Amino acid sequence: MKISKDTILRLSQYKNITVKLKSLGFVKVFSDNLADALGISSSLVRKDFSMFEITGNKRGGYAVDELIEKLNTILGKDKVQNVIIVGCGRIGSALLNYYRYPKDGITVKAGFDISPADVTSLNDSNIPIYDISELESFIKDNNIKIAIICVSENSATAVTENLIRYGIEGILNFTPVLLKNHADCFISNVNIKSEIENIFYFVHFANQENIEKQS
Amino acid sequence: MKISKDTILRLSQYKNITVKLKSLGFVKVFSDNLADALGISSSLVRKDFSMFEITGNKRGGYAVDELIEKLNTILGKDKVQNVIIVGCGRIGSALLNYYRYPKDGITVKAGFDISPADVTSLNDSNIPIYDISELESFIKDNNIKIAIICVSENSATAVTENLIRYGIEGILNFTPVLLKNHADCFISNVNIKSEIENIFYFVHFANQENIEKQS
DNA sequence: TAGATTGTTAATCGATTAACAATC
DNA sequence: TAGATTGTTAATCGATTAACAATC
Repeated sequence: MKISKDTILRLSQYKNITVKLKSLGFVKVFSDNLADALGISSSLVRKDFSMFEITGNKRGGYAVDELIEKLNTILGKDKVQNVIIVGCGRIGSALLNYYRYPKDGITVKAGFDISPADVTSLNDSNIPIYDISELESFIKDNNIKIAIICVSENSATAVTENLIRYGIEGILNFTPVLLKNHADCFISNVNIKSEIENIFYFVHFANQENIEKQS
Repeated sequence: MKISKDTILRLSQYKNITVKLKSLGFVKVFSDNLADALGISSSLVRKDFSMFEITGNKRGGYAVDELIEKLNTILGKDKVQNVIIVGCGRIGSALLNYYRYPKDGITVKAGFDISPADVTSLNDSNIPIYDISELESFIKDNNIKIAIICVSENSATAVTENLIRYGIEGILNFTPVLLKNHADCFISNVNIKSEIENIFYFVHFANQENIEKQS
């Protein structure tokens, strides 16, 4: 069974929407409902579910409570997820502050920076920011597996190599450098500059043609 | 000619890499070089280029200077791109500060918030933050076409509808709400929570199986 | 010239959708 | 029961790659 990133991103959306429906008092949800919300076909919703052995009732759809629970388990939300943020400049600090209390099942244990003194003023949380030299011992002592990196373009590759060497198995990369997946580490790239350029393109050429695909 | 978001994101990466190669003194670049950097086939690089009529030399690859220029034109970097940031909480302010001076061809003209007084302390730039009530006149007076939204989940849909009504044609959405493309407005979603959940999934299940696809 | 690389076509691969039997 | 929705298979669609003639 091969699962793509797109599939997991959809599961996350199914969960978000189902949680919202629950708050609206829904007890069951149909594949058609979720399909409409995501702008995809109901076949895909059912196919996604069947890959994870999420089953429904032939006429009653999927039970909201059960669906949320199963999706949470798949997405690892049933356990506490400890992460660290490496690079606490503007973007890193924003994430640090956004997650200053555990939220959405995500706990930020620490931030790291080459110059903690310089970024401390951006830190509005109680989460400590340590010097990057403490990265290795912290990761090993606290058994950290996931890191979010927001360092400068220049240091992105070196920092990533170190993180992998120290045992990090998953990285969310906010630097402008495209990092490729590594045998021991799953990496996902969020390139804000490219996303903005993408908008520029489609706004400019919207008149003459197309428009396709969202993310 | 149908161009997908993925294609444009690749063009943006081609440009980043080529700029780096130029700084290293490269004068020409081969499709194989770019393919390696992105982890794709050289056929795809050449196909992407041919869709935009970017041509090379049968033995000399692509001229670096010319390639950068053409990619910049396609990505709209030849003109000044004015954007606004709607919602200046932690993420919005981080972007505001990150782009406090025009950078990468992106100029942030203003921020907007329901409560400018509350977020002013986060604003480290000279970019003004206005009350959200001034959104319509500002967009129209300044002919703004692109907005980055970082508002709360609750207001995301309403804010988006207003932006489209005021004439915004492209939105980069950092809220957790999945916004669907609109006939008059291209929308790209960056869902940080989903991205983190995606990492969780692949780290957990890395042992048992797969690992596939990056973004 | 021989060798290398482009530009493009055909083949492959994977993701999505349509369709429908099963069944609640 | 009749009607509606799931679960799954086959069909379709689109994106990527392989292959190779053209040619610098």
